Amino acid sequence: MHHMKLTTRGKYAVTASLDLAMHDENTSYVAISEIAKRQSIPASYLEQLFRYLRKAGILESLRGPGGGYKLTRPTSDIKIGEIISAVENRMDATQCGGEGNCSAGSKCLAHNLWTELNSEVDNFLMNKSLQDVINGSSKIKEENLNNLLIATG
Amino acid sequence: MHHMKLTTRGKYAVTASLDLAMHDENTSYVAISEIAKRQSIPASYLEQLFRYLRKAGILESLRGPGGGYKLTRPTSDIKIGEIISAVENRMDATQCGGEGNCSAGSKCLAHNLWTELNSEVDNFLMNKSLQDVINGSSKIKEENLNNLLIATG
DNA sequence: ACAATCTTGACAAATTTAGTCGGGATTATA
DNA sequence: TATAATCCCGACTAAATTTGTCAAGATTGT
Repeated sequence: MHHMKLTTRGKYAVTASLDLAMHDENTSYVAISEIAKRQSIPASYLEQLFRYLRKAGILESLRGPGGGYKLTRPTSDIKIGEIISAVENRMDATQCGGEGNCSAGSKCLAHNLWTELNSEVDNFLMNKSLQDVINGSSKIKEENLNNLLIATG
Repeated sequence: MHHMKLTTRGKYAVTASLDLAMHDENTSYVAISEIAKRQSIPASYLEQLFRYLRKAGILESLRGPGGGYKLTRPTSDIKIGEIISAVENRMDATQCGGEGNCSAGSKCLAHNLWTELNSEVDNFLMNKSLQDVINGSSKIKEENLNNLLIATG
């Protein structure tokens, strides 16, 4: 559904969401201008990105003085993958979008490889929440992965 | 060292290398024009890409009639990651190139996340050889990964 | 000699990304 | 009600990157 391209769009979106998550008093809204300043992100660009996050149901907003944005769900419920796919156009390692018509109508030699890579990245990003990142993220998982990959590679 | 961006450059390079690997009679050179035709890749573009693969020590060439390219090493020795990093400029999920100065001189909130993602992708691509892909690639590894990620995520 | 092939560097078109801008809508507060 | 703070939206531009093309040269087998 989404994979394999990460530009400043996705990176800004995740960083800004983490900022929100950390300043979460769960009731208050945070203004774009504050986040932009704290995270060194151009405010007008971030504004654009937050539109997508709102449409995707990740953020909600309030206008007027004291307004701003907050997360719609608990920080452990919001996955990094959601955020990225909300703002990155098409993150897919295959050229065919998984259709399998990547080489003159049929599958290119590497088709299955890209599909595998897709689910690799997808699993990673969809199993990691904002809270996980704030907590310093799962060291156990990382170690296990390394061992597994080295052992079987 | 390299991560997180995959364009047609990398995809063409891998597909073409797989083509070479499959037509490998280990002695004969294969002309770019043949590969380009078989894999539906613009020949002049592929020419350009093969320069990088040659510089990286993945391919060797012979000019003149009967000339072309062949792999320098056994297909099980050449990793997909090598090929991609030879032709993709900078494949890195961090913006700072790992320097840790991604947000006004210090680490952005997501820095460690991108570093982790980097090594995820890196492990995947560096542990998979041309031969692995030709063989249909490691199903056991994939299953294990999924289980692991679901269990700990 | 000749044709097939790689080699090189420069160039150009298309696409994508990054970022700006102005005007509008909504809301709290005085 | 006026005002200022804030989100909201669409269009636009500039920069960067990617995707190619091309022409002229260098090697090599026949």
